[in-house]
Amino acid sequence: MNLQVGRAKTDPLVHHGRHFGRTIQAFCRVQSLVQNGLTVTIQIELGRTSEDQLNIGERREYEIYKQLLGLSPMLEERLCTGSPQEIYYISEMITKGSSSARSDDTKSLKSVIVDWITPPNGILSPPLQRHVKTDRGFYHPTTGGLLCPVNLDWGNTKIREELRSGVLVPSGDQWPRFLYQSCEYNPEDPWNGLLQSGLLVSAYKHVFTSPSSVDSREPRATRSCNARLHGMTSTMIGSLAYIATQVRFALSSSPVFSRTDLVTDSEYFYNSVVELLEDPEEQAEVRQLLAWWDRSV
DNA sequence: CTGGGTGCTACTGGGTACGG
DNA sequence: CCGTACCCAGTAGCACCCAG
Repeated sequence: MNLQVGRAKTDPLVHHGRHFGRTIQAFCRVQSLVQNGLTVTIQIELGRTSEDQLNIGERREYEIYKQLLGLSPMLEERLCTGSPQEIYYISEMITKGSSSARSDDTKSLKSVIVDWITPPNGILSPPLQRHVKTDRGFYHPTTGGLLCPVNLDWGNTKIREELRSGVLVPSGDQWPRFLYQSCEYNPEDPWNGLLQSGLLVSAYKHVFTSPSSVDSREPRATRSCNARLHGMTSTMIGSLAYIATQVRFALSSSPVFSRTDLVTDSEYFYNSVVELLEDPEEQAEVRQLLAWWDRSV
């Protein structure tokens, strides 16, 4: 008789899926990523193609696939020898992990972000409820200012009104002011302070080095943080884009996180950040940025 | 057009494992 | 043992479909 109480141990793939979504590719169709990855691998092994012959999109997808394989020691073998059902199951477990981590992060950032945007030793006016989002976004002077694209002037009443009423809907590639250190954007030097805001650092620490590591030098953590749990030693491009997307959503008034939602446009925003950080022409700046993050976290 | 059925996905509350 | 942070099961809520 099986006396085991409690639930069955969850598949470690779910655990890897959590890290995959947070640091490698947040909005991933794992099923097709894996299918295409396997196909390309076989084609390369047969000498029918090589990595250089893949187009930009295919090569990028293949890179992501290889990073996924790197997360779990036996994964590649399981995929190569597995039945279609097994492959389907594996993809499902990765997807499950990645979306459950995403929703956990969405949930906890939703309330703590209110603390972070409250002025030190001051109050937020009007106040915002920690678990209610309806009056965030462009309905609130603070969240509105943070979300307002850098090419628009939040101080302008007409602009403010148009953003609030939805006449003006910023797209995912118009960058909100909160991405910049101290919210200062310099059109002459667009890299200056980009992706270096305190808000981002707080959110990054919250997710990767534990919630209590955000405000105190002496973390009260009683468990290993996510970064340590997954052997993460340096800042990854995907993780920056992920955190920026989470913060952007937490500031918005949208109640439901959806990849396709036209107002929030999270997936497009995420991809725009990744695209910038992977742009070969920007690599010098990006290297500096990642080094800055490694020092700050 | 509309009411109910269906499938899907994200949110929530709570459980539990882990490190001290 | 305790407090914290990861993780999950269950369900609310949405979009879509289709018969009436």
